[in-house]
Amino acid sequence: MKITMKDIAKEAGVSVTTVSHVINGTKRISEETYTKIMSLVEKYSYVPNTMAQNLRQQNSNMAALVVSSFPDSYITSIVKAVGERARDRGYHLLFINTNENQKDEQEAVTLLTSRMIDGLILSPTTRDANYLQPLIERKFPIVLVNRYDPKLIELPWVTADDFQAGYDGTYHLIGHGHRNIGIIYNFPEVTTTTDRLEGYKEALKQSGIPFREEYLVQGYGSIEGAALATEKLLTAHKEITAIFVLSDRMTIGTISALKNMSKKWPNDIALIGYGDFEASTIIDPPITNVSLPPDTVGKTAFDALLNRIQNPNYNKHIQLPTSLVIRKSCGCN
Amino acid sequence: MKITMKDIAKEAGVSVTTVSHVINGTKRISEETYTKIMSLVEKYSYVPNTMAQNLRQQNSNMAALVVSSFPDSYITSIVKAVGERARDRGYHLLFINTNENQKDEQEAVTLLTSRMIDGLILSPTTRDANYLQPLIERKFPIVLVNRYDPKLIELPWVTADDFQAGYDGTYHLIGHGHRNIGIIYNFPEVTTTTDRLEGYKEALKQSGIPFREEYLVQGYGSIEGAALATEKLLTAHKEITAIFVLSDRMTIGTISALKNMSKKWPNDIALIGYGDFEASTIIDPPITNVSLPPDTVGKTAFDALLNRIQNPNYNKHIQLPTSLVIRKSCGCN
DNA sequence: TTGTACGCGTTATCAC
DNA sequence: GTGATAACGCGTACAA
Repeated sequence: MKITMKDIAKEAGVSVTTVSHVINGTKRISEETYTKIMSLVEKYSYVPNTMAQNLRQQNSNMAALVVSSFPDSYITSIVKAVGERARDRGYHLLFINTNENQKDEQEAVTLLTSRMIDGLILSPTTRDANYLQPLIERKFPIVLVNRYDPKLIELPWVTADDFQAGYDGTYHLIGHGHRNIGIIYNFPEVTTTTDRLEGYKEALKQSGIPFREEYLVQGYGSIEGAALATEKLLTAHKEITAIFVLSDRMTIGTISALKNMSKKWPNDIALIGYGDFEASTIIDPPITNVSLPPDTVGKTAFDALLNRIQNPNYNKHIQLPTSLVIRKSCGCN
Repeated sequence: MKITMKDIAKEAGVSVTTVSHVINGTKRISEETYTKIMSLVEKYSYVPNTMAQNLRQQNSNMAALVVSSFPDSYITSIVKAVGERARDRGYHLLFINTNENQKDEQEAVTLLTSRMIDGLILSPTTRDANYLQPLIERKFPIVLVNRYDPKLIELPWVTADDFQAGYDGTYHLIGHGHRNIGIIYNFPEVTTTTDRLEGYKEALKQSGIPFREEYLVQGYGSIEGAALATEKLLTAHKEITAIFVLSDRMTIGTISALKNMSKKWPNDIALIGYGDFEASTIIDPPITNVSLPPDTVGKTAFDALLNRIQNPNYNKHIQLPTSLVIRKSCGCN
């Protein structure tokens, strides 16, 4: 049985208006009716219908986060950070995972943006995000996180400085004397891949090392994919002495492949990962990572969304600086 | 600018009723008006207001998952599995994380259950879940997952057979000759702890080993907490030769502590974890786990919720059997 | 201090 | 085939 204000009002012998005022504290009400109503609210544990409230008030105090590359531990941390920030700011956060599936993503976004939420943080899937155009025109508040789409310049975004990340990791490996450096990436069309690859190329170029397309292998963001990719890479190119792996889960896959092939890191193959999965430190030798605290990403992203909600013209493109967390897998000690 | 059916209707020179029928295909409409309306829908990329629809139809085809121990990798996998199952069943799934914070959890549940969703899957926090009583009385569909609350017998739940899990892990260690077995648990009041401890005690008892309260240490579900707990445990009780760690993240902490103390596993300390974090296999030596595929948990939980939605009297208490994934940290090889 | 009346955007019923 | 009209549950200007 669904209790509504009408029911409360009837039983209390007052109008719905009065009930509404009591519940929202929006006007002075006599002590007597106040307690009468509150006791009924208690008795039936009445809770206002959120849908009706939102419909009436034209906002919901809810934001949403739609992410496609879940559950990567790095993304998971971002999800957590965004959630906490949202709570601190008085928002409820809904989270939807779309498994790199363009269709699911579109459905989720459509559902959420049909007046259900006040704003959206989106980590888009690999393919084109043109379906966002109508939302952009409608000025629906959206912020891209982690990945961005250069075609959607009208949207603010918060990402890592992936160019720098690619450059730093590569540069560090070159510093250890490596000249044949393999890359395991997840998907070719996302900026977390393309930008880091640009950085990789730049670092090579500055050191006079020729770029070789064959050193780039797709790991599909999964453990198995990366393991396969690593094996393929090392079998085909025995001259490779270092690998830069662009995500946490893939790093696990690469390590697993190295173990299978009885290769030691960093001596046989030097290793740098991207991200910061919790097991990094207890793997032996521990893994050096290019990293950006997911906390920072999440908080910044939510704040950007708030800005966009309050000001439809807010359109900053934020690239947060990454840093190298040096452990041992790169050859340092 | 928010476009509504009224706007479309006005510009098309028809009534809202007609627009509604066109959009929902709920009646025959003349070719002419049909195309006229559809082109306007296209032009303004009109999308119906979900809130209004839900308000009117009294259901939403949305379910929610509220979880408190995020981001544990095991929970993360459950989250993913529930999401996939929901999608397969034609539901949208909202996810909210509450960080073991009772107040946040209650707020989230209240928000969601105030007519926004059709059903809820909940992994409750440690403290009492009495605030659920009103929802239970109202027959709001709720299923508990991972953890349950023995006082809430009226709710269905889907968990691991935690007693068996505790028994199996302990029994296996005893089989390797260990008699002084430490336990790192996350929180004392949850069934994932209490039930496993019961299993632990039973295994000890059957082997004639006295139970010692001092061997139980709280790790707070975190890496740091478990590291501290492990150090404390091993310093205070040098006779301990094996540790059973009850969650993925804490296993990482325990390993980190062992490394700090220069203890080797399984030789100095045998190790069994609970869960199945992805790095288990690449840690050296790899970690033996008591485990239950999170996929199974997630899918079962969502199906249970569907049952509960369709039949308010559905009230199965499902305990899924766990299994021992033997690697090397326990002493096997 | 309390109540009346209307509207938020939709869908369902029933007429024409 | 199309259109009034009411209703979903709530908030609020306005009146009493």
